[in-house]
Amino acid sequence: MKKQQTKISNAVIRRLPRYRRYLNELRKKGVDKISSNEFSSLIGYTASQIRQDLNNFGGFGQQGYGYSVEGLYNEISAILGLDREYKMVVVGAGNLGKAIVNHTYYYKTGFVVKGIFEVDPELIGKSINGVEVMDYEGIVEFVENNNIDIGIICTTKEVAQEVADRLCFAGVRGLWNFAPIDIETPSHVAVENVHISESLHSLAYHMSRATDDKK
Amino acid sequence: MKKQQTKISNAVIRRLPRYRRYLNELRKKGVDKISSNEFSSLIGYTASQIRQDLNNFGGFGQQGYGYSVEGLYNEISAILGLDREYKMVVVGAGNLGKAIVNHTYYYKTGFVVKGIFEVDPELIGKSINGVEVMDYEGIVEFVENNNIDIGIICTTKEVAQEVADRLCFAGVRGLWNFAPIDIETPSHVAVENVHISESLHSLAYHMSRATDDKK
DNA sequence: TAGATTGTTAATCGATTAACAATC
DNA sequence: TAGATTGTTAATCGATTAACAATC
Repeated sequence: MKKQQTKISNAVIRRLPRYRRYLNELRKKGVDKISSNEFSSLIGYTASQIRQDLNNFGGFGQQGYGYSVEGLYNEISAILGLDREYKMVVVGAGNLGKAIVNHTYYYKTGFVVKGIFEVDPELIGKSINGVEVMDYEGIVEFVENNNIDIGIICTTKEVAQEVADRLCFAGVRGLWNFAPIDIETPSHVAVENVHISESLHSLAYHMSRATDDKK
Repeated sequence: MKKQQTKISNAVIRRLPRYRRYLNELRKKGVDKISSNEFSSLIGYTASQIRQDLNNFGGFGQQGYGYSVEGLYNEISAILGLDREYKMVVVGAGNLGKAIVNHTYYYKTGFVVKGIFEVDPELIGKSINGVEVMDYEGIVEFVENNNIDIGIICTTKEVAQEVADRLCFAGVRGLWNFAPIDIETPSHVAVENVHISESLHSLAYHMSRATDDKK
């Protein structure tokens, strides 16, 4: 991370995890180096775009050689902030909440679920992949005492903003929202609204176009 | 849908579900009409962009009045292809698969899960929200016999492409992929790769920026 | 060194915003 | 009719691609 004077566009940031994912696959295959041209044909962005994107953050390559796969993977990880651990809580122990707990468990990433919160007394006290399901009433105290970084919202859209407000009050620095509503946060709390069903609608659009074209 | 001569950019298509979601909320609140200016302050796009976006598909408004909320909601639904029913199958009865079945059950949308497919004998024969879990071996026959439109991939990334190939062979017209890999399909099969964890990486990026800024 | 490939500037392309004439 | 607001063209802005000098 050498430069970073100008603001990086969101389009660039959205591409970084994809670069990282491909680099990780190469790394696991034992590939040492890659040129922007080789990477281009693999990942589907132009070589020019790849070099342009990376040079927003620094000169990670070497002229005449290319990029070190391992090195670039680590650089991008650091840029994304993935070189540290994030403590998270999940609100809502339904299937989606469970799926997320399970995912972090399965992939063993730097994102660790420390607690799950629920209002349903049936679920409180149980445990999901070794993580305790607790009463939603105690969430503020838990977030404060455990230095939780991220709140994951897996509730209905009706209570999502309320839950978000409480999590922000308790001191999280980021929210990952799966409720179908746009969560608002104070400017110091980052938020990512996922909107899974909107991607299904986009799929439906492309499917009807494909059908229309045949006529 | 009057025009549609030129190709619509993906940026526009991604905004359509969001327009629709906000219109649905207005509709439920009993709001009859909305101007592009009012809509702008609600949804956070410029009035100009809203008008520009909509006029890709037709003149849905009325000068001096605005847009009919109900009318525009229906138009956008039709553009997205949401005025019909989609039959779907889920592959993988883990937590994510369950969450999706539950979601379509809960929201009663036009997307109906007709079957769930698994390789784990422990799960085959069970039922999730009234949908039977079947042996993955029988998926091609099922898709053919039940005119399935969409395959939902909730498997590991190792088998995801293989599952995709089989679904395409069986005749689905769209794939909704949750495995962390980019699924390839023949051009007549639409595909939406979700990549949930990439949105978490983007969140991490914004969180580290916020922290850096404080320094 | 010569060849390869980056880093970076310049050119192009596309998407967003502004402006305003058309019209309800 | 006058006022409001769309539909649409023109201007601007930003992102992508192309080109090439720098350099390993």
